Amino acid sequence: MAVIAGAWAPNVIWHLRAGPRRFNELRLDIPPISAKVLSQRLRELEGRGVIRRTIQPTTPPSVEYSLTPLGTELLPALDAIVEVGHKLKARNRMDDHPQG
Amino acid sequence: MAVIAGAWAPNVIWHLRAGPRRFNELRLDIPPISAKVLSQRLRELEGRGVIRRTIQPTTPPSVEYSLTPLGTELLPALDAIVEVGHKLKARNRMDDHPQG
DNA sequence: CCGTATCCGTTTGGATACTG
DNA sequence: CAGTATCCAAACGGATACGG
Repeated sequence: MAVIAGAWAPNVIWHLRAGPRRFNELRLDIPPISAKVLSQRLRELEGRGVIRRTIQPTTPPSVEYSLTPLGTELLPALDAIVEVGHKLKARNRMDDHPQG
Repeated sequence: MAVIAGAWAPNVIWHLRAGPRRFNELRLDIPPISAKVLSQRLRELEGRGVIRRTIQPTTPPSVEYSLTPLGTELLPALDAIVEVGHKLKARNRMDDHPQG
C-alpha cells in the first residue's frame, strides 16, 4: 500500500488521469495542498514509478508530470475505494436520519 | 480514502476476506501489529461500516469480526493496488540489476 | 515558474502495564 | 480471551522564508 501512501497522493494520481499537468496546475487542482507536500509526494510517486517527470524545453521551460502505465492501473482501484466511501456516507446519513 | 486510512487497515480487511476472525486470530495474522492499534483500527472500520463486530454466545464467549457487504467491495480494489505494487517492485529490481 | 530548507504543532503508532 | 490506559518517540504535514 506504500504506493499510494502520504497525504494527497491519491489526489495527485487522480488529477493526472486526463494527461500531463504542471506543478502549479496541480497546486490549483488540489487547493489546500502546500508546495512542500506536493513536492514530496511528486518525488515519492516518481521514485516508485507511478508518475513521470518531464522537463519541457519551452520558453520558459516548464515541468510536466504524468502517470506511467503502471500508475494508470491505479485509477480503477482508487475509483472503487471512493465509490465505497460514497455508499458508506449515504448509508451513515440514513442511519442518522431515517427519513432520508 | 479515509475508509482505508490508518496503519494495518488494509491488512485487517484483507484477513477478513475468507470469513470471520477473532481478535487474537487477527493479531497472529498480522504479526507486528499491537493490540492497541488493532483495537483502534477495528473500532474505526466498524464505525465506518466496513466491518461488523459480533459477540458469539459460546463458552467462553468470543468476539468475531467480519466484512460487511460494502467492506467486501474493497477487496478487488486493494488487490489491484497490491498488484501494481508488485509490478513496481519487480520493475525497480530490474532497473538496479539489468540482468534480472 | 518550480521548487527546497527550516521550524514547529499535531497525529500516529509502539511498548508496557493493567482490567473484566 | 479481548481489550483499555498511559507514556513516549517518530513521522507527518502546514506555514514561512528562501534559492535556481
